[in-house]
Amino acid sequence: MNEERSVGDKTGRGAVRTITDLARLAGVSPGTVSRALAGKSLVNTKTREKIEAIAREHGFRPNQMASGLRRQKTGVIGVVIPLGHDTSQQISDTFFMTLLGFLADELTRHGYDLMLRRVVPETDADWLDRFIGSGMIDGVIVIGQSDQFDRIEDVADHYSPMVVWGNHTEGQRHCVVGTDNRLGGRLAAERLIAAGAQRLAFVGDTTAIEFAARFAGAQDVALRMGIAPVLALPTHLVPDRASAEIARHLAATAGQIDGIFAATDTLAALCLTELRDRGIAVPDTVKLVGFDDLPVARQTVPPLTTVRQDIAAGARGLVDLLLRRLAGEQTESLVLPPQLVARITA
Amino acid sequence: MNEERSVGDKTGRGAVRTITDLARLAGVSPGTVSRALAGKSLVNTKTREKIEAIAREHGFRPNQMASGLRRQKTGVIGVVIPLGHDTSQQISDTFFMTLLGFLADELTRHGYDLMLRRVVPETDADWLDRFIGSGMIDGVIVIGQSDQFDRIEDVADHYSPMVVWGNHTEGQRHCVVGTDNRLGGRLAAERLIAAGAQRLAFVGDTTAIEFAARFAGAQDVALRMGIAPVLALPTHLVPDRASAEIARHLAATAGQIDGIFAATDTLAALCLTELRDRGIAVPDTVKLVGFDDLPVARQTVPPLTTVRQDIAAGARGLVDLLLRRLAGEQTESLVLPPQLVARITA
DNA sequence: AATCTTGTTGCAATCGTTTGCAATAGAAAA
DNA sequence: TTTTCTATTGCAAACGATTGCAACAAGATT
Repeated sequence: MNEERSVGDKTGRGAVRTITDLARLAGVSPGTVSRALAGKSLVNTKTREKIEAIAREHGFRPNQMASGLRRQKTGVIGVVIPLGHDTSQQISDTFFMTLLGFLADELTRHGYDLMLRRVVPETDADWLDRFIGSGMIDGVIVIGQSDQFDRIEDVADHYSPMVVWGNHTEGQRHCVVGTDNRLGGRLAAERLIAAGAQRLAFVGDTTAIEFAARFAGAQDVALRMGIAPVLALPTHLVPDRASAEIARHLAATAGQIDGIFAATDTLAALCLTELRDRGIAVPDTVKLVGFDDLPVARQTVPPLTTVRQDIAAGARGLVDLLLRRLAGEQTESLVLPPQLVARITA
Repeated sequence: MNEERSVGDKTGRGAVRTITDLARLAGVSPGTVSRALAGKSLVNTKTREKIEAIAREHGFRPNQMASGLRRQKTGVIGVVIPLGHDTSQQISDTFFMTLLGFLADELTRHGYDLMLRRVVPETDADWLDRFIGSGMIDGVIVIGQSDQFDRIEDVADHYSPMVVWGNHTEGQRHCVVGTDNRLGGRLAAERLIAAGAQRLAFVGDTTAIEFAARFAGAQDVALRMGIAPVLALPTHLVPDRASAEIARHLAATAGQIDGIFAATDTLAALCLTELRDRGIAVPDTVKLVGFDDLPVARQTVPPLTTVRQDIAAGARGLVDLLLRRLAGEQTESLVLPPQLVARITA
């Protein structure tokens, strides 16, 4: 056969790479070694201890690929971030990245590994099925529906162990965890109005479903309070483009708005900068509310009033639901309540 | 055998899950299907097309675990973030997270998947060997040496496909990619002094090797310029603790320092807040320089003068070197030049 | 017509671990 | 002493894809 073993010989000395090597050393059969290391009770205590000792001594660890193949489960959860709208750009979105960090910890805590994939659905229509069909993952967490709602719905019909971070829509078929964006939007608008604003604008991209819900929430309030409808100011998430777009929006609406609801704290921070550059006082002349309560919200000048999403709770919810689905349960979606964090900008 | 197949039947209809199923449908042997799908040239074009058509029709994808086991390579690169110092806390460090995002894109571009693991070396001495020995990954990228320099060195001796983000030390044996931290420290100190500061302080945790190098660079300059040595103000990275610690430092050193070099932009932003709270004018009374050039650096008031690390270049370097090591090459470390970004705080 | 290519395909072993079933030994019960 | 357990262990067949080698057919060469 003569295949090269090259590159990175994992074991320096003795070469105890397989369970069979170890079995030979211990004078037992591979099956017994497997059972001993798995901690099954049907191995004699003394035998087990001997095997464990040898394993420890040689730093042996069973091959996860082989184990995964045989057991038909890998111990790996896929986490996929679809880069839908705002394609081509590296969206190192702080919110998603923080969520990812918590997810990693939470999955580790439950003994799972995390396989990360960023995909561009536009150039790769097959992104979700390919990940699922790879055989490498036991389940998948999708971070952000982006503009892929329909595709996710399709997959949910025939693949159960999937949980999605995003917006909950009445009657949807996939299991989702997320903040009540519409309520969040209401909280933001109510705060702006309570602070004295009457002519509101929304800064963000309403083709993203989460943002659309936030916008809708704000619109609810405007309608209920009988003030002018909230003005939508389409803005990309990528900082470079966003700055310019916000500047343009502010120029175009000069004097016509006195309250801004930004879809994200990142956008809110940019708004703050642009407002300052134009000499517009915040919160005196224009009130401003963000969303997420990222660390940056506390560091702006003045500090940002914002709608808080509990990221840690979100990560826990995602993992918890996924594990229950892996156990065969059918689970409902989980909608988390947002919370207004009152600081200075509104 | 009677094992349950339960949970998430990946295929709705026809059940073409294995290469053998597909072979039966196509009327050929499994081997031929394998060759056809692998794009090897030794399959008749017509046969290949037929097989590809059936595969497409049934949404078949070969099982990566089986393939990985047989070929002894997985197509997965492990990325591990050791949480060494500042343990117990979720360090969702923006810099590392951004680097991670770029890494994901860069690895994807080369056809690799990314398996993410955060580990706490203190409670898990075996973290690196276990990851490597799992058989799930072809190579590993370690993000940050933390306080694990020695362990990484040990592993490097017998495991080649590993590249580390971090600080380069003379004569080290593991392949590292990173910014020239010492030079960065020099740039920062020079800038502070050029702006008129004479009594410098360093805010950060010098037990982390990267930060120690930044501090040392600043110290170099202080020595060379004949001013007082740079005062080390030990500060954790976690925002909650950091704020309090910085406040304490500022109180303790009131009037004794006129230039602060913060180990990170995040810390610098916190310094800015604390300085403002104490009514200390920046840059008039105290100059301030950060490190990293994260997005936040442009959004503080006043905007932060900082030392830029080219994160995208870092990610490219890490992946490039790792791939060359996977190909059997021995590679040198890569040290990237930092760049001073002059804004307002110094 | 016989031999030699060349191009395709099938066969079967292999990657390393798990696990149902059968075999064995020793202990307990008769 | 014989029989019946019970607790351990070994055997060998999976898991699904890859690949060296051999077999084969059809065309090319002699």
